[in-house]
Amino acid sequence: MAVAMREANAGEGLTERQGAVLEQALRLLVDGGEKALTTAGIARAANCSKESLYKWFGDRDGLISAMIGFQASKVRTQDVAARALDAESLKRHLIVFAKDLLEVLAGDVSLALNRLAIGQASRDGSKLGHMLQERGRRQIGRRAAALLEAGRKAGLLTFDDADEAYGALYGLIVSDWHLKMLLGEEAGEMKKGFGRKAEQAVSAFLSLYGTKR
Amino acid sequence: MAVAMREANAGEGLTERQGAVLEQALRLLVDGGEKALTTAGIARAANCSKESLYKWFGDRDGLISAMIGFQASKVRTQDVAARALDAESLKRHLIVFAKDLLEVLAGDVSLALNRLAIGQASRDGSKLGHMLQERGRRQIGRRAAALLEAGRKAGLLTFDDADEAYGALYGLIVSDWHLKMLLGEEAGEMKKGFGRKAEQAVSAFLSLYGTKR
DNA sequence: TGCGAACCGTACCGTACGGTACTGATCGGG
DNA sequence: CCCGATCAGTACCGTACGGTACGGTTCGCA
Repeated sequence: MAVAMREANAGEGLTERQGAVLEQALRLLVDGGEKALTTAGIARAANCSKESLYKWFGDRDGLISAMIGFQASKVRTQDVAARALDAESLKRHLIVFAKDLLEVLAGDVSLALNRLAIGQASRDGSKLGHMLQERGRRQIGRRAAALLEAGRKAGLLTFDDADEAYGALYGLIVSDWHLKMLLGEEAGEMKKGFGRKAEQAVSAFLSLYGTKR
Repeated sequence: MAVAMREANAGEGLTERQGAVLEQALRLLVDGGEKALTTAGIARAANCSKESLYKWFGDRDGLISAMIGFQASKVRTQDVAARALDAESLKRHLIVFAKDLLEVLAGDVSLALNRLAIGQASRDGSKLGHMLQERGRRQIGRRAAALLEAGRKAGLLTFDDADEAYGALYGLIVSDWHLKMLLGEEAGEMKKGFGRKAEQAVSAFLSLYGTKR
């Protein structure tokens, strides 16, 4: 077999050619929605043949799964080593987290993939939904959990159930913005309100779960 | 013209026959997702002809719009006359609101219609999305706004921006449950946690926006 | 230089869907 | 008892998509 895969891309077993194809597929999806995500369209946009698509990804579902995996592999969440945490730096970290979360959720590709997975949730037994949840959500959830745990260890936060606290933080940050964007509300003008929104949410969260001073 | 419409159904200009057809269409959508929502399938399920479907609703989009309007017209939110509000009754009302909100969002038809609208958000300029927002969301939003305003008038709540307060309430109640359900997470086992979830959210909301005692 | 693998481009096939046209049955009013 | 309207059922048409097959080309390798 000599060299099974020539160039490993982003932790997946993908040729960089295949990565480029997935990139084009994501572009098509972002620009035109699921309707535009046809095998012929992808082949045309990526200058490859349909035959290659089926050889590499099996079928259309496999290709979509590969798209989700590919995109997830590109968005790596860096865990901020949260040592020497005081009230001020905790708040700063939380605000950064909130802004990042809003930015991620408002991203073109994220919205398009979520729309795709939601649209197929009834047909495929929510396979894509679970994949999106596992590969995307879990990552940022872990980052938040680490941050909250560090705050608790430092005596800055008090909570019994970490999941409950994270749920409150998430809800305060996101509210119904994500759904509105998924439904097609123009995300452009929303984005400029992210900073204020993030600070408000973190303030509220801290007055709920912060230790009194 | 004598009798233009024989029986007005739920405030829409719909024959009850047409309402029955929309009912069947909703059932198909709930059971099989968007893929199952074909004109031939609807005609078969409702024992009517495709020709009648096109005569009544124009085209497939018109039929889907009619489905949304039909469903929205069935879910009327009763405004609780919030007079004589004290701290206890406000909390009770808020908890009832929270439970209702979670129940509505977890409903079969609501999830199916939201999935449909989200899936088409990229194709149709989010026409369905806006419709869903206007006909569904706004209703329950107004109910919450009235409740919050009554609480403020009674000196039980303090906030400057009602929308901000409502956003916090909504986020605390819903968190990421709605998205998880849209993505296909099994809603059955979730529902039994709604009561506790609602009470926690309202408690948090009151400790944020309630007047100190 | 010759061979084989990978691959692009395209043509092709079966199917399924949106939308239209036609036929026959039912039913209310004159 | 007949007329016109409505509608169910079905056949039909054009299109578009998923998936497959084939000819021609490039490229690595012996």
